[in-house]
Amino acid sequence: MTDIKQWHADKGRQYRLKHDRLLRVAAACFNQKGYSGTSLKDVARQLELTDAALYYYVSSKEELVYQCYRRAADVGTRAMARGRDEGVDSLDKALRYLAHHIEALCGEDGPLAIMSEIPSLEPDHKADILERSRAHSLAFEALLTEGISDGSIAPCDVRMTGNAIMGAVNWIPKWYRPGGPVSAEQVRSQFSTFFRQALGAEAALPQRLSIEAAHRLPEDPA
Amino acid sequence: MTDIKQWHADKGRQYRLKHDRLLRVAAACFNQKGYSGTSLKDVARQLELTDAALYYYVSSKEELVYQCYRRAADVGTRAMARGRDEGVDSLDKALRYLAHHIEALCGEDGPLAIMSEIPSLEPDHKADILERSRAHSLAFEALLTEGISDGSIAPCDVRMTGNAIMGAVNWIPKWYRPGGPVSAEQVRSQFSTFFRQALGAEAALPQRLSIEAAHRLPEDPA
DNA sequence: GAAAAATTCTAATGTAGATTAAAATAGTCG
DNA sequence: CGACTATTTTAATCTACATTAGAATTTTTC
Repeated sequence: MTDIKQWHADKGRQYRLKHDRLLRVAAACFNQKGYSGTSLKDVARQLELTDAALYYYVSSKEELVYQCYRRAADVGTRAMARGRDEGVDSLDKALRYLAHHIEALCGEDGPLAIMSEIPSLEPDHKADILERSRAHSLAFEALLTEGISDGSIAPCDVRMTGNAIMGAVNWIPKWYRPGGPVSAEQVRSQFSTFFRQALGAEAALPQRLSIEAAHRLPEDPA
Repeated sequence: MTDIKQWHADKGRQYRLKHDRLLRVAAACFNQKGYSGTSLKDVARQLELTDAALYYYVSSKEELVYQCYRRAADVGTRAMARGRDEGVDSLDKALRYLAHHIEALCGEDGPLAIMSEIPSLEPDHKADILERSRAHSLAFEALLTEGISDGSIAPCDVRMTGNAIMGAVNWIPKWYRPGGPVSAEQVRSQFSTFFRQALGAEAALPQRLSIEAAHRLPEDPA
């Protein structure tokens, strides 16, 4: 009995691992070669498979894209949850969320697909992704609103400010290359100070006093 | 002689106007329906033409994309030039540049295509676009460096700060819709205050004192 | 009004690349 | 080993566009 379960679990594990790898490789391809520029054969080659083999994991190229996007959305949501959990005030929560999200974009979890082809998703998939995106944006705007209330964030148009910041983050995969001239660590720390200055009600000036502080991560112990 | 020149000019004018319209319509399609989601027939339909007719203006879909991107790059460059001309200190130049760029993205000139498919451009075209993008980024970073020197901009990592800001701007077409809930004017003014707070060495706090000021444009007379 | 140029259309053609069917291989377990 | 499942391959097929050729139409000019 336990054996059988074990067997199923292992089976599933193998499958899930390969499936996950597929999504990562596909995301990398889409980001690097563009959507129209990547054929299933390209993705398959990197997995040392045949294009046809991909259909064991995915029913169509459209679904592959959808799952890549969904994975990206999930990672963002997770980063948001962690930020909320760990932060003390709202500004801190927001900054931690952003740091986590950037870490995910640039780090091991990555690459996450840039959502350039949402419009050509199937209606159901498109609706799902759009809903997740919207929820995510709203969550971030809520954080900003809270921050304005508790005084940690300077008053601003939360909608536009949210758009600006999410844009800055979502654009990262456009220029960031793992192993490139700038490290993930640099991105995270510099973006953190940028966002702190952009959002902070008071912290901006004190923060600028210390170069050290600028290189310290939000979640690092003091 | 003047007649002949006039004739040629008019000829060229008509052609150029339609060609320009083609680029605008195509950019709108690419942004709204995604690259793979827009066929030449789609573009043609909005121009009340047949798909085949587009080949009178463009030699291929690839070239259409290239020209859309090139046009977007040119608009950015022009905005940069205007910003440099009009601004008093470097921060002012940067903010004016950004305002002009946003105006172009959201206003009459727009829509400008989001460059999601650079990788699938022909080598020559790709190189050209990448070079323009790089030059543009460098110009903006130079502005930041100058601003740090003259004291109008708070010290920062110009590379990362540039990436963040350009990302925020480049992402605008993702969510902005002409005639939608938020006006171009709102985008411009709110982004301006956001960027001022993010970049400004001293101006951030004074700026926040007045709601009025937040809604005033950089180039508006005091 | 007719010649010439510019612009658009109709009707094929071509092809890359997604998708499928069925067979082959590899892995698991009693 | 031998049945059974999971995974991958080979070899077609299928189709949505992009693209082209040539004719038709509109516009310009004298």
